[in-house]
Amino acid sequence: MLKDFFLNEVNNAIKKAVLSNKLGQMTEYADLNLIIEKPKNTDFGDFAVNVSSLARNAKIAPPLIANSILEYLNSDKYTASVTGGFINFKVSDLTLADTINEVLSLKNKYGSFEKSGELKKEKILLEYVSANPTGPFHIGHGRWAAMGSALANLLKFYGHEVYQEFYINDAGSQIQKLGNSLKIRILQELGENIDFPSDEIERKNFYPGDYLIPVAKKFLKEHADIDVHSCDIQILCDFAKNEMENCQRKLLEGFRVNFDKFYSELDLHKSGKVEARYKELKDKGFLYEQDGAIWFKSTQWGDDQDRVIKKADGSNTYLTADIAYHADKFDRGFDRLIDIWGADHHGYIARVKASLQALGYNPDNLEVLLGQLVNLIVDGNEVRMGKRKNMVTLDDLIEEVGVDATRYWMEMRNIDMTLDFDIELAKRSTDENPVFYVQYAYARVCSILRNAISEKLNPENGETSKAPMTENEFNNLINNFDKNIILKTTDCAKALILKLEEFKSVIALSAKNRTVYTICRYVQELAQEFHSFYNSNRVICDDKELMKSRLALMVAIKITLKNALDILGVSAPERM
RNA sequence: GCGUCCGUAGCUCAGCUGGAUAGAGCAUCUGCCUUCUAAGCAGAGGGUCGCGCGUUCGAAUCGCGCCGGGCGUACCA
Repeated sequence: MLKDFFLNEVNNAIKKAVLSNKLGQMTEYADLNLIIEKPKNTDFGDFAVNVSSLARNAKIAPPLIANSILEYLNSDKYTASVTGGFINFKVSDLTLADTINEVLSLKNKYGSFEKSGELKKEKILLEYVSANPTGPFHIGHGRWAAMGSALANLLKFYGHEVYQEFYINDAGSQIQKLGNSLKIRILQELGENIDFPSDEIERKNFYPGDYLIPVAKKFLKEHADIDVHSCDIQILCDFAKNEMENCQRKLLEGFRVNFDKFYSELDLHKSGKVEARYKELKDKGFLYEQDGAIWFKSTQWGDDQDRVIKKADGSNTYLTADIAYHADKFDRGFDRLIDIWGADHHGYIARVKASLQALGYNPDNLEVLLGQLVNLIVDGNEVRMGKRKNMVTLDDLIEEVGVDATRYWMEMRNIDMTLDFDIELAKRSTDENPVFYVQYAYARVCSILRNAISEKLNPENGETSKAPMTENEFNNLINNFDKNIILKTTDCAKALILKLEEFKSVIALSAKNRTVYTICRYVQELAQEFHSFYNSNRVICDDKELMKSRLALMVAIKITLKNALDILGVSAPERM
């Protein structure tokens, strides 16, 4: 990465200057933690390092320091200059040519650190969505689904090994509620005069949403022989649960979210792991009884209160299984666990980490990304969402808005921000939708590349003219790329090429910070640089060498845009 | 009350571990299609960075205290 390269250049130059006693009272080189930046005003240069912070040790003015360091900066990769306490670098054409060469040779691996020495490869388990199988996804789930899958793509692309998991909360009282709700819907289908309780508290034991009506119909069709009045309620529970799971999985697939495993809480219980972990905590003396319940001493590891792990009625809490689940993740050999949770679960972090520590695992290897929730905006007004009321489901949203726009909208904001999802806005396929702007750039690039090797039809006289270059010539240009070719267009494409180079830094930083929105920002910036270039420079032109130079640039843009869009899970259309 | 996230242009948001004149998109206004897709480009206007104090050569950024909003604060999941 050029950023690192220039930082390294400055640090080396400082060392040399210190050794030659050129930096005032500075007699030894310490790691100074200098910052490389991109000047807003490009007249200064393409990159800059502020060395003012050396003034304290050197006891001389920043400009003098900068000039002393400048003496040791010399390379054909750049020209360096000084203004004030800043050392400015202008990238040479040679360096720009290297970048294009790198993109063209690495192709779909451009931006990846897979083979880089900087990569500390980790085996990561990323868990997200993990919804109850009690109903369709709501819009909030869509945020975790989009962000989680994009984060997985990002971390994989960067070079980590990533395993994606969905934890199914298919054990516990909510499944009973689901079965009971299905029973009512079936009886309604049979014409009985029955309904969900009108009392609000009673009603909380049911899922009165319409979505169980088709499930009831399907049940009657497949199980005409079963008497719903007298049958084991478990049959209804299982049927409803399977239906819900299937519908969730189908949606995820269409939303380009691909889990490696759906981990069933029920299976976890059956495996005996939950009970085993309970025993382990008990044997270690971390449990105690109070008011008929069993409590876990989570305060011992920083939680603000102890937590019930077995209720007075003998059943487990949600936490009990979650402890076993997270311990099991580590036991399966993962170096790092990343969970995406809604901000409403924030109180859970301390207790889960406490339990991991109690069981002898390092809680720092569990990262919980807390996502703020999604507000749905309809007609300019916020719509409250409740699982039990009629709601806008993720299905509805995707159908109206499309997978690309829905994903992009979910991904483009920092996870710390409450997301206002304005349906009307996202539906518009106009300028207000940045995803079209980016896809349009891609389609335009593809169009140019097509035109470069296609013969052209003149609509006035019906004659066709020869293609600007043959397919062989084109392939030869790209596959046996001579970097000198690009020098022909570096002067007007400099900003664009530097933006392509920046992709590597963006990937590294995004992977480190676990952010996806930074990829969205980048892809918009790259598209903008391209559109700007496009409007003032023709790619296909009479100057053959210039055309080759620009075609190579177009291919580099195409590759980089595609790599970024693939991470986001947004399609890259060749035509629009 | 406590914990946590947020408060930057009319709107939606960037601003990386403090650094050159606080940025982008949308909206508003002005230009640009006989040549590769105008879903585009070029330009203009628009901000006491919620408020106050502190640390620093330097604060939107760090610390403390307020103000305003979201979420949480269960023997629910």
